Amino acid sequence: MLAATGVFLDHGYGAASMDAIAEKAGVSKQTVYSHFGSKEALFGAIIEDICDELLRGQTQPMPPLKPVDGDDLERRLMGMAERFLGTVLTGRAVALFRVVIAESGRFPELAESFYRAGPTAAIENMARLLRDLDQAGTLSVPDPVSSAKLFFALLRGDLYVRCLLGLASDPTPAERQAVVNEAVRTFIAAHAPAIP
Amino acid sequence: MLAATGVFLDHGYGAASMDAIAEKAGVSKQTVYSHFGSKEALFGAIIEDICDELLRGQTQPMPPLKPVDGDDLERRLMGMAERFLGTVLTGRAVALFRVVIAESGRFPELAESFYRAGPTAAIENMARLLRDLDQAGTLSVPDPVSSAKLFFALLRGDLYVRCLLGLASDPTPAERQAVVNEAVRTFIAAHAPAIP
DNA sequence: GTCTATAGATCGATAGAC
DNA sequence: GTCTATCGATCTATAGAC
Repeated sequence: MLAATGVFLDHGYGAASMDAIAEKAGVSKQTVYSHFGSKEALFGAIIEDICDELLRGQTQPMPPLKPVDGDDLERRLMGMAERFLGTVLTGRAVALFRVVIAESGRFPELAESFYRAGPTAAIENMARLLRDLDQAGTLSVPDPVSSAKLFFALLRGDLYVRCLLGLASDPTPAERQAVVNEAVRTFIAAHAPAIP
Repeated sequence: MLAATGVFLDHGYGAASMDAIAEKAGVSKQTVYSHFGSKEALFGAIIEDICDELLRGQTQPMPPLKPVDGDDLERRLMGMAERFLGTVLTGRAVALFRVVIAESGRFPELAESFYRAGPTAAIENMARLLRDLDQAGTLSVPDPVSSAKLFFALLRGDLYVRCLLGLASDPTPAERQAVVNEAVRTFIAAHAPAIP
């Protein structure tokens, strides 16, 4: 299972052969078929597994920063941003996204479950935080879901595109931090509460 | 060549067979090999061709809106945004991006030339506009290239992700407009010039 | 359950007639 | 140049011995 994960993520569905998977797992090909039935079933199980693994850390609530105002607001948003990028810019997450995109035609239901487990969950979680910040008057967020989507869009910038294209891999914390800073600054500027 | 384009965009490199390409082109397989030599060469030629086709409209300068201030600024940015999304959310552009991402491991030089012809060119073009707006005092843009990247990141939001995953296809002008409006509003808020 | 061996289909690429 | 026919490799999946 771990071997299959590596082969699928490295080569994609089509180029990953059951022979290569069996060899890397140190077992026979027939054993793989006994366990998973078919290549499609194995692929589906693998993808769902990595989704769970990667997105487990994204949905658990952040440690609360008690009073949220001024610098604390910035720190809070930066914390969310860092956690997101810390997962999403990983070689593993990039490879997963690549494969899911590439095979979305052949496995539409897989793309759908990926979207639900990943982006949707992250958006809803972020929207909850934004709703709280809006009610506290710290930010002005009339549409939390829409603003949450915007928040993540700001983080999926040029660095992310270059990672998807294989032109950058495993960015340094400094590179990530630069993206985080600009995104948070922009987000706050666009959601500053009206001066009373 | 046109037939090959469709097959490669629809199925990706691996799943596109030379038999299918030859059949769709209405010629024999040998004829395809006579013209292009190998599958890799044909693929490379195809991809470069679609890149040129899609990105031709992105780099040509926008029709100038003479005095840029107030609503004109908004219109100008919205024009850039609409042109970008009008191309990038197309089924054809999405399919191209999908294939380039999927095969970036096997064809790294193709991913690089795609990035240069596409994102880089668009960023540089946008950065030029932002530099002008900054010098005119209409916007405050200390780092035009960085802000240009941010501008496009705002446009590659949730709708774009859903298109990449095949969960949305060929969004309506209304859907695009909503993205444009929010992106431009956010961008302007984050680059408002200091009140003198 | 796990192995070896192989069936059956398809792939990229080529040979050779016309 | 364009065709048909085919080679050799590789793929998924299965059969059958242990």
